[in-house]
Amino acid sequence: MSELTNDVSVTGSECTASSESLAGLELPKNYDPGTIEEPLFKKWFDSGYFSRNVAGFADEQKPSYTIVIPPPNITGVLHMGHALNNTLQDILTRKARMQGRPTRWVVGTDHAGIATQNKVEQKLAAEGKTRFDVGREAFVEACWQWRDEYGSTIIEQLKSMGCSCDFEHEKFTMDSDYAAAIRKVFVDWFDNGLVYKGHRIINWCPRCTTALADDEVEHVDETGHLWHLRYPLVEPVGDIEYLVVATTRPETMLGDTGVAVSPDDERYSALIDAGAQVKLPLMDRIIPIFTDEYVDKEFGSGAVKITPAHDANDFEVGQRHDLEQINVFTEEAVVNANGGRFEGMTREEAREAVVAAFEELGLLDHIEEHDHAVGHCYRCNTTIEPWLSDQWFVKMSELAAPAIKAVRENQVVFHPKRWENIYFHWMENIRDWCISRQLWWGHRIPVFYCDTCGWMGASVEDLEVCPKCGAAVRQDEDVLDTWFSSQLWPFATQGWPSEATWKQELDHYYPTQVLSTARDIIFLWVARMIMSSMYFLDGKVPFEDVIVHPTVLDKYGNIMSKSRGNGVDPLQLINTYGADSMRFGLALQVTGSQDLKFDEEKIMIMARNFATKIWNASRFVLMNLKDFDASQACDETSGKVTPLAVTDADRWILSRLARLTAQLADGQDGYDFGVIARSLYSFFWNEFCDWYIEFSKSQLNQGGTERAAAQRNLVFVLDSALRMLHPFMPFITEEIWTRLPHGDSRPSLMVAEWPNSAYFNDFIDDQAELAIEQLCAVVTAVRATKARYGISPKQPLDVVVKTTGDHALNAADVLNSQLEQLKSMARVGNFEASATAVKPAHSSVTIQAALEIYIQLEGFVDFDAEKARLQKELDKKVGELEKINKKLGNEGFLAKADVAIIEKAKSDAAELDKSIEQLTEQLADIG
RNA sequence: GGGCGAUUGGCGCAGCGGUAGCGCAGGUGCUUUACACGCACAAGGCCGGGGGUUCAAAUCCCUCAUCGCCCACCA
Repeated sequence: MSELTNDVSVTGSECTASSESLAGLELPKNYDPGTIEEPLFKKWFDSGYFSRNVAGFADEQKPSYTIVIPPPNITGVLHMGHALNNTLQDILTRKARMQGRPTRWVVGTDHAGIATQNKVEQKLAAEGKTRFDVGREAFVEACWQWRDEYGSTIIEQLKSMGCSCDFEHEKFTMDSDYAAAIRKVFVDWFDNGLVYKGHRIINWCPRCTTALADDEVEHVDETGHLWHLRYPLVEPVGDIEYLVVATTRPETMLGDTGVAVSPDDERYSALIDAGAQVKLPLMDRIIPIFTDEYVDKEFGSGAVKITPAHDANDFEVGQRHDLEQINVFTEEAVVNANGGRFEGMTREEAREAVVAAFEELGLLDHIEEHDHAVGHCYRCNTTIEPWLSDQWFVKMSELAAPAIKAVRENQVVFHPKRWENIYFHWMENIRDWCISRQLWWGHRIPVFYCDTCGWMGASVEDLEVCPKCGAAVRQDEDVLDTWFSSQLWPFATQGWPSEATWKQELDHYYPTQVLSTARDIIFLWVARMIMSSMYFLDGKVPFEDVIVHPTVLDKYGNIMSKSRGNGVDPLQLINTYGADSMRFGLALQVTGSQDLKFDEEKIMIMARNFATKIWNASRFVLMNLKDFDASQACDETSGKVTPLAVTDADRWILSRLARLTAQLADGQDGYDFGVIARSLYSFFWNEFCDWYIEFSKSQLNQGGTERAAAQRNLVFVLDSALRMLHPFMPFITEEIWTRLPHGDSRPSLMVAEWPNSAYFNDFIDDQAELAIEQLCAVVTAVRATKARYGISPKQPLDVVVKTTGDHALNAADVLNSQLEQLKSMARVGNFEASATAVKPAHSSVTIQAALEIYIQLEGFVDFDAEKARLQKELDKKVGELEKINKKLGNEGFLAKADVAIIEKAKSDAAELDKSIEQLTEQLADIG
């Protein structure tokens, strides 16, 4: 049974749309998104359509469909990336919902540790205070207040886009149940040795005064300098009194505890053999010279100063050679007491001062320019300081292995597929993840210390006293990386780890179907979700598909950013063009390979014009239904209006519609949003509006069955098109659909059924498609001829068509039966089509596949011009024929090409032959 | 230093093995049973350069060029 007739509607099976509801037929002249969108959203929300059971319309027998939103930061405001990403998710969600699947788009926000803390600190700073002035407890309280005040901004903005998220069950990464999930994860990993504490060099942001993970550092190429500094030897070796080290960061020399050279660098072998030592200038520290494989003798001077406390490589070298680690900076990157007379200077001041001091001592060898990548904080852009400190880490290699396998085995599939390589590369070279942050806003690390007996442990519950000795314990001061909590998003939002809820939820609704995201968080977020999900949920992946959507760039191809000031505000677009247009315009640009250059002028105008087109086509349909009685035009059981094919035009549009539904059927359309949007656009505009609506005008005029059929088909095709357009343009389609007498008892298009391609399959009609193609060819030929000779479009012209194809007789019959259409669409006067027609005198000729169209032009035309045109046409055809004949003369082609291709070439050649013959004849005739 | 992507009419993009499509802009003509945010009709392209594979290449391979992204511990 087709979907159209197996209505599970709640209101029974009577025909519900009748002439009574015609009051709703009048549409205002212009589409005004501003007045329509908000009330419709409220209606959807109040009706409960956003919940998983979709107010009772979901079919529990069908597979569920779940998407989790990438939780926006509570500090976030909607930008173009969100607009695009959430458009895509909503398209998928709405389609699944219309297909009757229990559908849930999980929504919520991320507490965004650093970002939020920065905002609140800025607010305090405006009052002249720091977080230390107010203290930890009050500061965290202020963060909560900030969240209550501003945290839902972006959620409200999603609503104005029309996103059909499950807003009633909004989650937050600091909710108490979410916190429980985090504790469980941490404690489990701690107890299993996957979480450990390490004294290491980490990326330190001296402005945020916290550690950052490797992927939170953004490297920017900068032109800096390479300072070549002379380090005097304690005792000269031969006539060598000093060696030169090259550094980009001279200020760190204050913490140098060694100098390394390459083991096979002969320049320094004498020094190594002699066991020479350096007397570190300014600090007067005696430090060793040694060899290490790490050193590249080609670079700089071939000698590297080693500062174990301020460079990740030097740290490792230092460990190999057992060097002292001297930290010379405070957490704000100011020189500390270990920096001698430089104490109290900032990094920048210290650099200048150290270089000046070397120069004064005659120890500055030379300076050269040097390009290198410098790390910056991804939140505040401050230059990162590699800094030695105690931090918590997650051991990644064990977690990564199954997650790599899952993608290799297509349990998770990336779209486009090539992103998997990026994923593999990162996962296979994964490094341990620094998860502690020296912040106050976030999930505090659940590790407790007993200073009395030295016990340390992680605990799901807060501890007051030491489980070992009973003394008071203190909790770790640090909080967890925000991404530590985000990695749990797909399951912690759905009840995990509370056995009572997650067992039933997740057994049914997990894994989720799709994750749609920007590419820049594939590592930070996507990979970690896969790893944690597989670890905690018995190897289950969190989602089956990952869509990596294009990056939205400005019209010149630059990344949109605050500093460039080239961002576009989606809310502004919604105000100007409507949410539907913004959504459609963005979806239209999604192609899978290219980033999205957003040119408002080009994209939005196209989409807005399309929305207007939909509106006006619908106005036309509704205007012509005054005498339409849906109850006489519907399926008896479902009450829905069904089509009625009387003319070729009717059969044609239904056939075209059927092809569209087949293209959009499950599994066919994939995630090619741009392709789908374009198909919908061209069907609606170029087929339904440009031709069928025009055909319908004459049918409507004729009355009787033809009129009735046109009405039914207009309603049916529009109804079907609205269903397929709805996921892209939810508001305008809903507004029109609720006024259209389609007979469907569902209260909203949002919960109406998706057109089932199996039902439409019967409408496919090759004959009708061919017939209309020929009819259109005649119409176009007449219009073109009039335009060419400046004849008014209103001037009727007599037309004779000779049909020349295999189905000549039938084609002639078909054309003759379309006289009304020809009169209405092309202002044809007398008309005759036959296989034996002869060319009337003084007429223009248009050769179309299997048709010779003669248009009587006596008294209208300068025949010299027509002659020239025919000659041009003839030359073109001759050229084409030459090409094809060359192909057909090629033995390789005949031997190896597909039969169908060869047949096509042959028939093309035959047609061209005939055309050339005709054209030559016509030319002779005119001459 | 590696990897990836892009290069198609003036502009923004589709197409990805069988003789180039869309939208915008520009041209000509239109108050035609909705729509000028419209209708009709034309015009506009050796598909970045060079090589190769193939009967056949915008489409596959190699190479170069330009632009853009990502990754990388060279001081």
